[in-house]
Amino acid sequence: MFAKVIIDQDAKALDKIFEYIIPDNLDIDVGMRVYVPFGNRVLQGFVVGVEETCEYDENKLKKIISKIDDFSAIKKELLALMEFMSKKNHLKLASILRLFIPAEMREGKVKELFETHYILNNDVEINLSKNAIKQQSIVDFMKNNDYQASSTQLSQFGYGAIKGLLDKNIIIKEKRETKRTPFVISSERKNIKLNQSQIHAIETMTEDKTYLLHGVTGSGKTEVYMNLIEKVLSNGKNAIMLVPEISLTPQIMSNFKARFGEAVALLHSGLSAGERFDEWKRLFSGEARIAIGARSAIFAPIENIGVIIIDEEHEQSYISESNPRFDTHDVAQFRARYNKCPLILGSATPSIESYEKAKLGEYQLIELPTRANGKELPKIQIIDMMNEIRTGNSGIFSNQLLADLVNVVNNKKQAMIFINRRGYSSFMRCRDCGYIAKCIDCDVSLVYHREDNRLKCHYCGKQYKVLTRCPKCNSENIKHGAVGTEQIVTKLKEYFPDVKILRMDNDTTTIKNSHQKILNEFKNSLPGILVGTQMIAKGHDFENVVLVGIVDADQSLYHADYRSTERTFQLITQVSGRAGRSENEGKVVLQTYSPRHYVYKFAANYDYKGFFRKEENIRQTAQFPPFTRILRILFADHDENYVRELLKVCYTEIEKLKEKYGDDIIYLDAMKSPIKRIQDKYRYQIMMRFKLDKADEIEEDVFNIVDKSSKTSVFFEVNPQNLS
DNA sequence: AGCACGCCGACT
DNA sequence: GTCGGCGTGCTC
Repeated sequence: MFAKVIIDQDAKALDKIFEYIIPDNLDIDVGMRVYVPFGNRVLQGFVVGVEETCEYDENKLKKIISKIDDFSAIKKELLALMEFMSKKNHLKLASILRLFIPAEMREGKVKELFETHYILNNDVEINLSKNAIKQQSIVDFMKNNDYQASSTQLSQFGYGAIKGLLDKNIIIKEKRETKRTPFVISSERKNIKLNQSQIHAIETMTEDKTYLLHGVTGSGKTEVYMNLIEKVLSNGKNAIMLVPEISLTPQIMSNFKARFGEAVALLHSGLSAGERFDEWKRLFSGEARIAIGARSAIFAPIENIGVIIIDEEHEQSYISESNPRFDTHDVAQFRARYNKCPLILGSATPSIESYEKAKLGEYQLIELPTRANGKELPKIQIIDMMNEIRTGNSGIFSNQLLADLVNVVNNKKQAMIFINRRGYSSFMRCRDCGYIAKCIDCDVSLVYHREDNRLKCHYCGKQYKVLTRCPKCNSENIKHGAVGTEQIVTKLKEYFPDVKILRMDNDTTTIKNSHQKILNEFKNSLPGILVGTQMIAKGHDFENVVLVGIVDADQSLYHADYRSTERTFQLITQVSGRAGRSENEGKVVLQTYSPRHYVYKFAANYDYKGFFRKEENIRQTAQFPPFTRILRILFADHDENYVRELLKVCYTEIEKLKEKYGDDIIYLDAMKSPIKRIQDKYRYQIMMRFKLDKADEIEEDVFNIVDKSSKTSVFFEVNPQNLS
């Protein structure tokens, strides 16, 4: 018998199937990891097929050396998924397979952690001498700890005391495989009465298709998910549920733990390598039946899936932006169809792409139109910052926001100040009339680049001189740059020297658990003000927050991205949801320099459908996704000359496709990547935009051209969101 | 990705 | 004469 093997190396030249002889004494199955001779080395490989024939010259075949595990680490479904992903996203096979197993299993690093454990012996009478204080405290400790303890827990009492108890047979030593079940604050299981729309949603979403669950913030989507999962479990099936960034949504986690206990396995980036491996194994063995986690949890090693849920489906984090690049939606879709189960995409602000699909009937739309507690959504007041400037207030805060903050402080309540900041780049804006510098061809905002003091379009690469005068009103007060969280905190401290003011952004949360620390501190501060970036937008429930201030909402609006309006709408909706979650009525003050932009009108009225119709219209006219497809082809290599040559060759070939496809190719250009060098690799890219009905065909041709020309890997990204 | 093979320059 | 530079090509 012959094994088809993929070598676990991330190189384009090795991205194919190698064949090996299966020795008679080895029982090799598909999905197993094996050691194979490769050249004069021994490498790890994945068996992706076992067949009676081989294609390569049989005399040159070598034998598999041994198995790494005695089970198939990769199950059949995931092998099929590998095929799918390699076609769809044009990824290397090995790099896909690596997504399917935890990092600790690679490189033969499989280690199961055994820890010495001690159990209190029930059969022996405990009769300690008065002097044995340490021993007595160990016994007390263990009585309070389910009659057992780990060696780490006991180490604080000193080994002498442990030894004493062991000798007297009062405690028993045991080697135990430690499952490092990640710690989750558990919460009480609440019995929540479901409303009519929730019941309808639960009863409807059972078929082998994709549902878009559109529910306003606070409409009780989580409760719907839990009921669906409960139903699936009782039918003997398993579930996957994805959340955008698990460390930011702790209470979702604790709710699930409270409801499903040990059946839940968590997979997310905050876990240590060991914890991740343990959770993976619990899923693999069937001990855990619900996989909950961020993007990577979609690769959970479970079979017989009864439902897949993507919560906050519009979130960017579902699209992998580093290699291998893929969209979680596609993977989820594949697994749902493979298991013939429902896929549920939930959001208060669905992505335009998804809502469009619902409109076309590809997804079934299910709505939760009201808040579960019957409360009104907080009022959103739009403040025209241009008007503030005209009336002599050129500060960060509008008079209205300041007045409201004073109110909050006087009433000993809490406020959140949200600043919309993405990345370091910024756009150029006239401080007098609000004009924003845009690209002539692309109608997206230009991004200021400090290195060469120029404005650049991230879509077509065109460069512009920095403006010194506003082309619209001729003012010289046209500047680039954005307000940061630090600046806001400093200003707030001037106004409210006695109030607790906390800051939360990327800079303040690099240390582990600092999130939780800041949030806890905020919880106990009355009055208190929390200043932060998108991080504070998600899922926190602070009952004393009565005011949300959005400073400079325009930041994401004019980001150089066709999705920036959509993102602004999503952010406003999400941030607004933080205010007035309990009896306290909430209010949102939204400051903008472009008060007449349509996004604010729709957002202030919580009118998603109105916004969708408008945005859909604009995308259609401007020929942007979901009505077209954007393809970014990224070339990166240490050798700059090589990349440039490669870019040139590919570009020339791709350009010829224009003859074949004509107007179906809307846009094509080659350029340096906005960030020219990353990890000492020079980056160049080709950007393409083409019509949807020919998209797959064009993509296929492009893949072939690039494959033929390049000896190193080239990365493809569909509808990229971050062009660095 | 590694590693061998191979064909040219300045060194014990 | 040989040590070693890194270009090219191969790995079932």
